[in-house]
Amino acid sequence: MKDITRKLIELFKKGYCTPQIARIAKNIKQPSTTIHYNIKKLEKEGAIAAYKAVFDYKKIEEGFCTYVLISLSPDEYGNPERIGKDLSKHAEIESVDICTGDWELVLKVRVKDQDEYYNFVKNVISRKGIVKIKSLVSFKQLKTEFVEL
Amino acid sequence: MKDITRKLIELFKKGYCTPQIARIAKNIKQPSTTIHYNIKKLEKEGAIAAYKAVFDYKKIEEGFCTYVLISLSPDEYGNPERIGKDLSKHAEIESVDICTGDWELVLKVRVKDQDEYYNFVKNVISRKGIVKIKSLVSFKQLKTEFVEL
DNA sequence: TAATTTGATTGTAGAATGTTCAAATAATAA
DNA sequence: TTATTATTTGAACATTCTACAATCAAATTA
Repeated sequence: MKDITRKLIELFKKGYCTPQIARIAKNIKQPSTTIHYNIKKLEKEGAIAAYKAVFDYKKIEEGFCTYVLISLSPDEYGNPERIGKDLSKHAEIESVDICTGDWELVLKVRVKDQDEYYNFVKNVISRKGIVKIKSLVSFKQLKTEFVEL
Repeated sequence: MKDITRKLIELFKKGYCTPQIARIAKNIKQPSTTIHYNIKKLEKEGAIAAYKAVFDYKKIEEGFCTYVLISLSPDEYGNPERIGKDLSKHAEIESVDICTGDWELVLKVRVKDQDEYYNFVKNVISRKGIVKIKSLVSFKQLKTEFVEL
């Protein structure tokens, strides 16, 4: 048996989907060619970054979700992008924001469970330049990526 | 001129997309019927909540992004779901999480600018049951919804 | 105002893609 | 082992997408 499921999830996380032009056309009662034209325009303008899937993360072994607030050391303070871009490469991280206030970086992280999260903090987050971390652990997700669960 | 763009954005925020089976089939070198079968299985299991678009939010008038940390009053403390579910209905809110620790609710909010955010806080967030709010304003987004920008 | 240019909408038709079905194969349980 | 269930696959069919050209609308210029 081939484990296609895992590959599908990886692909769907970032893309490999496409608009349903015919269904949109029915919904807003316009010819599909008109819909097509307007979608291509949005894409050309760069307004659309990707078409992707949203998961019920509990069902794909990523049920443990946290917000990680990060405070940078004075020498990294002026350049949060370096660390931020590096963190962005990690598959466990859903989002990376450079913020104002007490916390320079805000991450949203998804892993399987507490054990995996411990390893994630140890291996990925703990590094030179990061002086303070606060984790807000999500008990329950009511809405994600604009999709109500 | 019909403002189809706005309607498209609303539809794409929550769905109206679909997997690209043929492209996936090429990518992982399997027959498209096998891909089709495995996707339907994931959908039946409820592992996939939606197929949707990710935007460059600056280009669709939603460039002002914040994380809102909310602390509930003692009488609402035991029932964060009520307020959480109610907040989930608002289109400006990307995600709602019920969390541990100092803050019972964590929101991710997207609006056009600071003025709109002020109105949002005034009209949506400020309500009975919410006693403390902290906003972390995103200067720059490096990654959203698993998509690097 | 009229002429011109540019952008948006739409129908047609062919290409590409998704989906159903049945058969074959593999995994699991009895 | 045999029976049962789950997965893979190809062929045929159905649906959808998309390139193209024509039309229409809006904005610009003369």
